[in-house]
Amino acid sequence: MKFCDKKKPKNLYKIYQVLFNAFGPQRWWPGKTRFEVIVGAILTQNTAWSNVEKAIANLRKANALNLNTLANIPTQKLYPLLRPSGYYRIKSTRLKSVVNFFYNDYHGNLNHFFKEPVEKIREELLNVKGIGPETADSILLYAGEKTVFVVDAYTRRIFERLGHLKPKASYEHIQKLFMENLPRDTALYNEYHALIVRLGKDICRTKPRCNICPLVWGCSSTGERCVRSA
DNA sequence: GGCCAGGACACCA
DNA sequence: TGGTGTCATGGC
Repeated sequence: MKFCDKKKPKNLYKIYQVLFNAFGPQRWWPGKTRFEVIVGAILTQNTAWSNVEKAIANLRKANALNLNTLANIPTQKLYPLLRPSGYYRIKSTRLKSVVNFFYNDYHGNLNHFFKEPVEKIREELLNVKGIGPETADSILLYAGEKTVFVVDAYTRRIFERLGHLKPKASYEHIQKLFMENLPRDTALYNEYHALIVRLGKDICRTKPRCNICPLVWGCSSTGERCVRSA
C-alpha cells in the first residue's frame, strides 16, 4: 500500500457528496452518441473542452462524425477539421487508429465491442496507439457505461493535496484507491470524475493556500464547504 | 505575451 | 524504470 493514510480513503464518498452539493450534477459526457463520446475522449487529451467542441462541430459539418466516414477519410484531410483542438496532426492519426480498430476488429459495431468483458476491451483499447489509461477509461465509463473510475491530472493534484495520495502514485494505484473505497456504481463514477474536473478548474493551482478557504487549498465556489473538511 | 487545458508517446540515461 | 521533450490551438 503506497498511500499515505489507510483511514482517509473512507472519506472519498463524503467528498463526493460535498462536491455534488456544491456544484450539482455535471451531466457528463456532453457527446450525443457513443461514437461522439469516443471522438471527444481522443480530442480532449490535454486540451480544453471548448476547443474540442469546435473540432467536433467541424466534423459534424463535414458529415464526418461517424465511424464509416472516418474509416475511409485520409488522415491529412482531418487536419483542418481537428485544428481547433490542438495537436491536430497527432490527434488525426490517433483518431484514425481508434476508428480503424473498431472498423477492423469489430466491423464498426460498437454494441458488439461494449458487450465484451470490460477487462478484455480495456486491454484492447490500451493496445491502440494514442489511447492511454485515462482515455481508455473515459471511453469505457462514458461511452460504454462500464463501472471504471477515470483518473486524471486533477484527481492526482487534488487528492495529493488532501493527503490521500503519495506524490507520483501510479494511475493504477489511484484508480484502485477509488474503486476499493466507493460503491461499485457507474453513475457515481461518472459524476465523481466530472465533479473533480469541475473543482479542478476552480481551485487555486499555484497557491498552496488561498484566502477564501485557508486550508490546504481553496475553492471559490464551495467556499466554507471545502472538501478539506469532509 | 505568458500560462494552461478533461494525455500519450518517443527518447534517453 | 523514471525523467524530459514534443505535439498546438484558443481562452483568459
